[in-house]
Amino acid sequence: MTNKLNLNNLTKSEEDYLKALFQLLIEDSSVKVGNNQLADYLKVSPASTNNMIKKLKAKNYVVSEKYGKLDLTEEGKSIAVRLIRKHRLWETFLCNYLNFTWDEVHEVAEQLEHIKSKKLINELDRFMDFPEKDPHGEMIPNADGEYSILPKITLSSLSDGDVCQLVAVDDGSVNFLKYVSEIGLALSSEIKVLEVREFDKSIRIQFDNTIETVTRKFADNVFVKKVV
Amino acid sequence: MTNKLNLNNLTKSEEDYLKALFQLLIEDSSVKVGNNQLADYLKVSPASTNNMIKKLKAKNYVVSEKYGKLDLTEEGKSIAVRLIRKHRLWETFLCNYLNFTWDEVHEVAEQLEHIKSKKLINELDRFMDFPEKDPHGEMIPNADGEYSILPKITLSSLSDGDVCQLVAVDDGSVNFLKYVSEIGLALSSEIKVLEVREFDKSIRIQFDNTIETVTRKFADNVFVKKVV
DNA sequence: TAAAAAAGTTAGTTATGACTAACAAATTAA
DNA sequence: TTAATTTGTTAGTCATAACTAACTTTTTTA
Ligand SMILES: [Mn+2]
Ligand SMILES: [Mn+2]
Ligand SMILES: [Mn+2]
Ligand SMILES: [Mn+2]
Repeated sequence: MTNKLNLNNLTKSEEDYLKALFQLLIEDSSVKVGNNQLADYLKVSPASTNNMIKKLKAKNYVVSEKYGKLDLTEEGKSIAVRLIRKHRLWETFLCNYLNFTWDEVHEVAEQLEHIKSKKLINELDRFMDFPEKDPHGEMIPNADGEYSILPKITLSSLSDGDVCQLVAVDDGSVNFLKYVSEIGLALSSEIKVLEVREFDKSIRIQFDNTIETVTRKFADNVFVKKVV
Repeated sequence: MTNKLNLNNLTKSEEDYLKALFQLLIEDSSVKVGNNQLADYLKVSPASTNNMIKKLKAKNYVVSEKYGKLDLTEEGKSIAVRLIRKHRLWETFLCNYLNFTWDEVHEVAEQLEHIKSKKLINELDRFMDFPEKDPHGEMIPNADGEYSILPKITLSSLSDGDVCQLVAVDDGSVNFLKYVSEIGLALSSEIKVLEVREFDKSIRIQFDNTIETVTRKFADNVFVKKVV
């Protein structure tokens, strides 16, 4: 018999590394994730990630060969998903009950996701009547770690004439989120791509009788579902 | 002009030490608190507290002379009160909204009290409509750190024939709190002291047509207000 | 008031998780 | 296919916060 659940006893740092690796891996499961990439993502030195990866390998959360790419074990994935569940439930709570705006929740959720109490998070889930999505449109895993992958592509991947619906946004940048709200975009907005300009990849879009030009960088952080 | 608010930037440990010292000091403001007493309370070695006290003195949260007793500066008190506010508000939230029992809340609140977000705690306060007391009967400081001291003495300090009302309980021990509920006591229970037995200081009490004998240790953790 | 006990301090060690600098392996470009 | 670049690893340092063991000061007790 394998360990029931040795899923506790992880430090905040260990949890953060596992979550980061998980997020890098699902961004594009075909592309491998290396040590330096993880270091970049977490804004620490490659030496730090190297060291932590050693520890996580010893604990059987990560697998990799020397000089090879990184991967998570099932156990490692499970911990990452649980963190993401907590993060998104807290963001939802802050937005829907405590008057936080969608650009304010991420930072606080980064702290709250490390609170250790199964009951706390499951009761919070029940209190909110089991929400499916967080304020940025991302799916919330259930208590068993299950969640549907929402079909999303970036706005930047579309072409002239495409029509799409905004399904989610990257929640990492406060400035970006404020910007999205300010120009009038929100979850479910229907967006028509008028023109992708070759010169600088900027995109002219139309939504709700508004026409705006957004940069490639902006469009990289907007996730959509094609309609036409 | 003094520092606006350098009240952030404290580690979880520093916060815990300040809160512990504050709680030891108000238990009996006349009695001085020493290094070893603080170590006992926090369940760390005297060397650890000595070291941390040095740091807190350097940061002007604590004052003491070499080989002398410890005291908090106004700044130090302010941080401690803020922690207590957060602790009690979270306990209240867990009990009143998330189906926690009063013996389950303390451990989780010990984690939640260290979350850094002014907005979070003030919105939580508003969401619950500014509760005055926590699940154990303790007063909750307001956003300015103000709170009334509720007049409390321990049940163990009473004598034969005294009648009192249960106003609060120490929230540190899960077993104690379960025990209190099990025998049928709750906040506001009216208790009559039938007899304090000399031999072992056990106390025979009556409440709600129940007669029970409780130990001195039990009675030390029950706070009451005299009625007769 | 001198010895014993208690309280407080210091020194030295450990673990975690950062860092930089130097080095080795793998990949890419010339 | 060699050289340059990128990627990954190791060694050594630092800060935090714990520990034990030894020592000093203060307080208590005989
Ligand atoms: Mn987030
Ligand atoms: Mn989110
Ligand atoms: Mn408590
Ligand atoms: Mn309490």
